[in-house]
Amino acid sequence: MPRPDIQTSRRRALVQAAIAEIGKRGTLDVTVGGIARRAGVSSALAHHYFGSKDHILTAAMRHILQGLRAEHLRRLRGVTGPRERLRATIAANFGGQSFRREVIAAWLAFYVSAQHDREARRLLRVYQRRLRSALLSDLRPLSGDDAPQLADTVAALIDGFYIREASRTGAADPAGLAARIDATLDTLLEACA
Amino acid sequence: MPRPDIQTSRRRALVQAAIAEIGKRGTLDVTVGGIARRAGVSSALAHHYFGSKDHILTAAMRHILQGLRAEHLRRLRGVTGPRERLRATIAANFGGQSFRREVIAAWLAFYVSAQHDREARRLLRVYQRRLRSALLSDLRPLSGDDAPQLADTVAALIDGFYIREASRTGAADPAGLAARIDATLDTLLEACA
DNA sequence: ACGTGTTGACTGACTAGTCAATCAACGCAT
DNA sequence: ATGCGTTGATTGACTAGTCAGTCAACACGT
Repeated sequence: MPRPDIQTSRRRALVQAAIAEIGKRGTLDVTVGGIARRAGVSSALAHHYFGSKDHILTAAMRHILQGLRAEHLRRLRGVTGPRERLRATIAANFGGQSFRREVIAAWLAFYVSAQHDREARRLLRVYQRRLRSALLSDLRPLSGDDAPQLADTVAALIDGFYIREASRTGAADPAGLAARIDATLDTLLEACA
Repeated sequence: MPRPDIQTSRRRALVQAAIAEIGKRGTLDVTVGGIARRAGVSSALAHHYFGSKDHILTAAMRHILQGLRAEHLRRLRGVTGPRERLRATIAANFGGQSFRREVIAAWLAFYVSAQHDREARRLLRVYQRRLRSALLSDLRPLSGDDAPQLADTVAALIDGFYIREASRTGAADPAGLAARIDATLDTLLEACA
């Protein structure tokens, strides 16, 4: 008989432990043993649930992506008009759980493994496509033919501020970064009109 | 009798092998043995010259940074006027040897290790400060008080397009990316005036 | 003979993944 | 309710392999 409550709670604990471990020890030094220890179980159990180290890390990234998506939908709720929706899309990347130190470290690790791991690359594509299409659909009514280029620019700004945050020390100001992108977008949109 | 010619040629070969190895195998799977094999020497020799794996990788990054700086100075030569200099600064990041696949992979690895390795972090800071000050000094005469924010935005765009390139497949268009940033900067500068 | 350059062989540490064996919960027949 | 069998959860011990770094010895020009 499967005990789904235990299964999901263990999986969840291991995934969160994996993210924390990436944040603390750095991608290169993450071990299955370390993740399992942090989750309070044996390394054998981690293998029992996930099969391999890669699967754990992929699951961690999937979890982060789900959180980002949830944050996006939450901020979109009740918002009307393309400009407001764009604001929400940008803000989603810098709010909630998405901009914590360890999550940013996981993103970096994600980009690294996407260079050689198929599943990681697939996941990354999903995120990029989702962001791009969200930006595009709201940029088109505002900027017409310039929408694709603007979408690329905004996406690059988001990723750029993300990666720069990874090398910072001290406290971040996520809301400020979102506001900066927003102001830049304002200027670029005015120039289009 | 020391033979500095051999020393430097070995060091150079090992550093280039390290960059190639990062590009091919991905950061996580880079080994001293692999680097040494690619350079045509034994792993013991790599340790003889660099002392440790970290030192090899740091040296590789220092080499990339030097190349970027050289490219920057080259493009600055004979250029006058802040706007032209800004164009050169941006273009330097997307031209020459700086935008090859393996170099971008090395940048990613660099950002990763900067999170926990002091020397890597120090090097990254040097690059960031250098870029920021180059941008600032040319932006100030064009945009006055908005210069700091514009500098951050341009820097984020550069890093953003870099990291997005890392997850791409197929051929890149570095000149196109530089032109895109340049056009964006044009718009932002007009709005300042 | 001397010293620099170079290596193969070795080690100690560590890791992912496996496996047989225990443990704990639940269904079910009585 | 009680005992039993089944099944999932969990682990410690183990395997097999890898890697960074060391060291004593060799090559060879001077």
